[in-house]
Amino acid sequence: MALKKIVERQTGVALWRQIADRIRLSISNGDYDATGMVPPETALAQEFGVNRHTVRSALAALAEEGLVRAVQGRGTMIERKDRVSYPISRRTRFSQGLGRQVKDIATRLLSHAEVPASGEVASALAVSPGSLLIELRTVSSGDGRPLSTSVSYYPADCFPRMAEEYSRLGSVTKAFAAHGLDDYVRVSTELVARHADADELSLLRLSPGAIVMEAQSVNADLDGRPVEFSRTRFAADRMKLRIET
Amino acid sequence: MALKKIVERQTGVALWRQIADRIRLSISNGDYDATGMVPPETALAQEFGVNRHTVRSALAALAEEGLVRAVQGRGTMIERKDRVSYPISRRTRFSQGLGRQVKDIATRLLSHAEVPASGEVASALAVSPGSLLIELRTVSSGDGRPLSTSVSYYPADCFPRMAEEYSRLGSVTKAFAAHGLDDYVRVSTELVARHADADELSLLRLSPGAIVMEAQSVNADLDGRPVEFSRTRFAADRMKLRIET
DNA sequence: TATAGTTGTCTAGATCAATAGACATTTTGG
DNA sequence: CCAAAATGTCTATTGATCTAGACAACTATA
Repeated sequence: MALKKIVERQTGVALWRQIADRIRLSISNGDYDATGMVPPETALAQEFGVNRHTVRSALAALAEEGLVRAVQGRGTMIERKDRVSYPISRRTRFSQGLGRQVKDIATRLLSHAEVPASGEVASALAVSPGSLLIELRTVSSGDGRPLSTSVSYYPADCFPRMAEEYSRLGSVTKAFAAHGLDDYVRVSTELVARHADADELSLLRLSPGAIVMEAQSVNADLDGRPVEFSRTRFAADRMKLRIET
Repeated sequence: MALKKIVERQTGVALWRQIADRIRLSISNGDYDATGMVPPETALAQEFGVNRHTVRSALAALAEEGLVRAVQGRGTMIERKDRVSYPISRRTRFSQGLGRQVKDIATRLLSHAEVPASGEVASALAVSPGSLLIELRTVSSGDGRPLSTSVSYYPADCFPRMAEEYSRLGSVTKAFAAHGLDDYVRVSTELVARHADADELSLLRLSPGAIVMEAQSVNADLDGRPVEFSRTRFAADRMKLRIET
């Protein structure tokens, strides 16, 4: 007899959403790999101790995400189960890290601006508050699925053409090189997980209640002078982070 | 005029819970540090575009968590705003990492057992599948608040008294030392964020919909031989991870 | 070609979430 | 002491969520 998986009521999270989250997790854990299908609705309803209609709402949400596809008479098939692994190391480079896991990596520049350094960013970059920074906002996708969105800051005096070079070359590493900086290393990373806000939901095409992992990181040149501060938010159910110490 | 912060309806996540999550985030971001109080209920209701009763439900949930305390006539005071920072490096040691951030660190041993190595754990520890491992389950708290729960595996032939030594000494590092292993280093860490399951909700005293960060890590002795595989789940809204590369 | 097993659709009722308004109670400050 | 501002409590109503049951439509297979 299968353990009845408890879902909790009256918690502000609808049962169908709790169940959708659990099924999504089971899929990415490979629990259903033997058949490539989600168990029948009646079985899931019994397993979670809810009505079949409630399970159907959960599956409808997962179908909306493109994670499963229901076929009348046959069952509900799993369409996708991958979680892209992203390495964080002293030499973190976005595109290289994803490498062979996704065929098509696309990064879109959402906006760029010159802004004065606020307290937190200024201290991270070791510049005086108020000094000018280039701000870049981007979204990166793998095979058409948004994976992360990022806000990055660069000292405007050292890297005046950052926005232009980035949009021309499509890579931070190359844009740095165009300014004469050939190498840089990660000096700090702080990681937090939280619910996505409205902005992130739309940029990453997530459904409400979804989770983002937010990494605040500082990169520096080989003399230890900070050259980039960035805040990257990863769609948590599409990525895992591999930390290389 | 303050931007109206959008909360989304009919998404399976109750408005009061979305609002509670947003307020919790604002608290830990320090948005209310000037007063040490949450804005008045009527102001929040307007800000989020909902009824005051809905905001009250959100604040009641936060009060239940012990994060705020409402006082009639005065307002709703912030009781706690910390997010403990936990370092992940080549030499990660649990208690040392938390250091001065929490006065009282307590780790409780939930269970211990001898189990055969399953596929994933066996390959991480480089032992043959089915060989015996010591399994320890623990919960760690800081100042009475659960911060993380962990399942760890140790090769039984190398560390036969792991459970006894751990419960006697209260530290993995010391239990290793009692077996003659003086030093060890982190060789890999994989990080994922997801919704907490029923077990984690109760162990970490979280409310449903809460987030855990799960770190799967392997530690090895100085010859590179794996000595520990562990799966630690952190309460995401109480911790941030600082990655030292 | 039946039949069992599955998803799709509909109706009706019960429970939870959110709105709306009114007023009580407590604290703070003029 | 009074008024303003804040939280606490109550009632009523509406819409979303969940349950229950029945049956249709489709697929695979014996």
